[in-house]
Amino acid sequence: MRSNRVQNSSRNDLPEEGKGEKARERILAAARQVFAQYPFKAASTRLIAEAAGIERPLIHYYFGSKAKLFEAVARDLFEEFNQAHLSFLQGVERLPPREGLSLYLDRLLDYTLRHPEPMRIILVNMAQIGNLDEIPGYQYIPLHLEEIRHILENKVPLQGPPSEIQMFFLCFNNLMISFLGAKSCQAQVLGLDPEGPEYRQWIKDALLTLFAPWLARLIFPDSNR
Amino acid sequence: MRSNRVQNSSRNDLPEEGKGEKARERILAAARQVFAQYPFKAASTRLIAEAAGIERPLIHYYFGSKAKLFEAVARDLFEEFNQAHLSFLQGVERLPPREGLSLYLDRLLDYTLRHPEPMRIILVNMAQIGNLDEIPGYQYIPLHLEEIRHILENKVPLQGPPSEIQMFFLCFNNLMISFLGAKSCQAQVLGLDPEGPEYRQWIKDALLTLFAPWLARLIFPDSNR
DNA sequence: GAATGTTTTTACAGATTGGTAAAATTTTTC
DNA sequence: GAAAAATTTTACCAATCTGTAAAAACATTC
Repeated sequence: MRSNRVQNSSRNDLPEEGKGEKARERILAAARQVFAQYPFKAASTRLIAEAAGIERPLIHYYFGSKAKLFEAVARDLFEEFNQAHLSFLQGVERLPPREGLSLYLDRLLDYTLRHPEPMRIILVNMAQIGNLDEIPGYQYIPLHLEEIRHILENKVPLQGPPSEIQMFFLCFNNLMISFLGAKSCQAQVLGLDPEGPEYRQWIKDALLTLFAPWLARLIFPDSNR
Repeated sequence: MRSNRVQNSSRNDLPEEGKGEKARERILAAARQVFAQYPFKAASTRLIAEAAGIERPLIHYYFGSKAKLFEAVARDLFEEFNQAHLSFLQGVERLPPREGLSLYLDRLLDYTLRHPEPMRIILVNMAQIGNLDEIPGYQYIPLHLEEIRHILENKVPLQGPPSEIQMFFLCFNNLMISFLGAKSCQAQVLGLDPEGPEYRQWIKDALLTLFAPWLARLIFPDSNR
């Protein structure tokens, strides 16, 4: 009975949320915050339960285990990010490379500064991939990175070799993950306020400085010679 | 009596290591590996003791607490890296920018592939800086990043504005941390073996592609116009 | 309204954790 | 070689962890 509960993740035939569904959503939302703050092992079910305002065994009642909760969180979170990511790219391909990248960055930074969880969850957990005690939910991280790249390739007319496009993407995204996932550390090195507009501007400047020339080469491979 | 033990970290007046000093070194070496594999909280004293081949309370006898052990590990580790880093730069400033960067990268990758702990310890712990339960040893991470930048600035004649040099450095180092600290994840996205020579070459290519043009602009600010 | 299903709460359990204290053992000092 | 110091081992502890089971409470169905 309980296993059906856990697997039943489509809600499109329910007219209104029951109590169970409300509790479930509250746990998911709380877990999202806690998993974004701490690596999986340090993100205790007690912390999640407190943040959700529920009794701890409800986590197991609704999700089966902490690892399955992480999976559910990661699946939802990255799916939302993918959808949002599509919208970041609207109209970008019609602009010159630098302007296009600038617009994309504005949108991406708007989203990720309001929703820091994807970047943080990636950063705090990515190094545990490949460990013996790896949990299944971690695999959403590389899958997500690949998905984002496909979205980008489909929307922006890049002309370089696929391996170079992948390199571009991976470098770009890893810097986003580092700068947004470890804001306190980076901002401390820079002497900035991690939540301030200067730090956001710094990220944008850094990424434009680094990636705009490369993007131009990928869009117009012969015109910069 | 025990607090004197913990604080007594200079050994330059002892003719030969006693048993205690040997045990201490074994704990430090084991802790280095465990702290490089797991975030601080997940790096249990039991794991460290097992890796060191000692009984667990010896950690407290020699170091006082897990957090203090982390501090001792981080201090040693980053100091060693700083010294090694000096040698990576020998002769680099006499080469053209791309060649100099290539040589530096070869040396840096040689070192960090044999000693992955600095990058890993940074990556698995950097996002916890600024958290309420932050431990003092974490502060070695931003301090180390600043120290490395100073070493670089002293050895390589960069002409750009200090803020741009810092940006260059921070972008460069964060990518190294990501690519070396989370090898399994990155290599999975790339479809490579994380310990294979192709992945190492990929890192080098990525960093050269991204940073060689920028480095040239920082060394010869007017000659590329 | 009773029976059934769902949700929540309470209690429990084994395992693990960081740390402490005391006993045992080893080493050093005189 | 006895005493003192250093080191190691053993035993213990409170706290925390994830997870389970049962009881209680609530909601739904007929």
